[in-house]
Amino acid sequence: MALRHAVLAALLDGEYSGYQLAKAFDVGVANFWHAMPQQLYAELAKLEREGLVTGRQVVQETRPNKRLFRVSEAGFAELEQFAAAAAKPSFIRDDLLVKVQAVDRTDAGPVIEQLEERASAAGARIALFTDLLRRMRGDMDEEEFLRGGERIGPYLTCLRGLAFEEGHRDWCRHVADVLRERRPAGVRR
Amino acid sequence: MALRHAVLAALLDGEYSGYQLAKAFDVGVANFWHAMPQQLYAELAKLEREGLVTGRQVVQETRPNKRLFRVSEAGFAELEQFAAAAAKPSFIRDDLLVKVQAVDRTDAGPVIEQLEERASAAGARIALFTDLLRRMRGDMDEEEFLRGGERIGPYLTCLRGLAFEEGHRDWCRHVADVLRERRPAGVRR
DNA sequence: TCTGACTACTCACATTCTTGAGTATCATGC
DNA sequence: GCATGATACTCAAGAATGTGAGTAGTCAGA
Repeated sequence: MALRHAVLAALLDGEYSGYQLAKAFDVGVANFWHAMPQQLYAELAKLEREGLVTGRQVVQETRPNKRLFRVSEAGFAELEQFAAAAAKPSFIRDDLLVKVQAVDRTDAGPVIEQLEERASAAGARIALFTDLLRRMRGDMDEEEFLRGGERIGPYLTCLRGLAFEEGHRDWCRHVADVLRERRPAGVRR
Repeated sequence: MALRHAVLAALLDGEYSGYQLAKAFDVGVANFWHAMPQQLYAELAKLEREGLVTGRQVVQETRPNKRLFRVSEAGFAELEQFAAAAAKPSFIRDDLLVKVQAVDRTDAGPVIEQLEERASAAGARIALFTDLLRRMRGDMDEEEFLRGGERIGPYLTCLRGLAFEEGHRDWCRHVADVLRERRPAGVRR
């Protein structure tokens, strides 16, 4: 029962179709949850059956029809309850960290490559988030926006996403450097 | 097939029983993977059936007997292959972030409390990791250890864990401050 | 005119993770 | 002398997640 609240939280900013939601889950929402489209469609159907969201059909001419969803009163109540309940602790779960843990006993070459890929992927997300944050706060500066802005939830989670990606990028670079320096000069691949 | 590699990586440092492994997964190993004891016992059994680890019975007098496991040759080969394969991207998944995303539409009180709990839990882990790192590098300084140390994998993942917890703690504190300042002076709980 | 990408969604299966309960012995402290 | 907690592990059921394939129309560019 965790994806359901992520979906409700994502739907707070307006109506979305399953498809649009899937897009959102690829960018901003990925800061706090990640899911594949199929999961989202299934969850939306479930939420609708339980009355936590309401959907309406939108007929389109040049494109397939779509269904837009919004959070219902019951949905808001559910979110309220969720926010008040104790949160489970969060954990990192990352293949790449497992590889680094074992790197003393495996070939470091491919791991170094993956660290570099990760670092540059993190860099791309950093640029994206920086931009997103700028757009969210408009012409205010950050302090002013956080004091008086209307919708600061997404801004705050995006800040965490940004910091996470920065930490991740820096760590990846550092580890790649360390591993490269430890390899005997002749060893490549 | 992800827990299996985390278990193999955790077993690199010596022989462990399922019970000991569960302990390890509560502290250091939690930097890169998290699992409950039952999962570990199940995974160890599976790894043994497939020949990736070998177990041996240790008879104890004052305590229940235990089975200690070590990584087999086939296990090392499996890890090698895993390290060379492409890593999946990693994602944050955190209840508390979902709550913050929705905080404009819910009562901020309980969320602030949870943020503070998290911040102090993160503080405890920071102390633990700082200490762990110190013990791992012994009397060397960090740079020296990373250049010449024998087993730097766990050190590097612990560095990531430390940075993650620091980022998490700072973010929790900052968000709690922001939310507290936005609440009308009279509103408590 | 064909190719590939985008919109929009569905079905089915497999794996993984979580939850809750249970067994049994020993050591520690009140 | 009794409760608590540590060691050491098992079983079962269900919820959550991930994987892979498929449908079907539109649009832009080579």
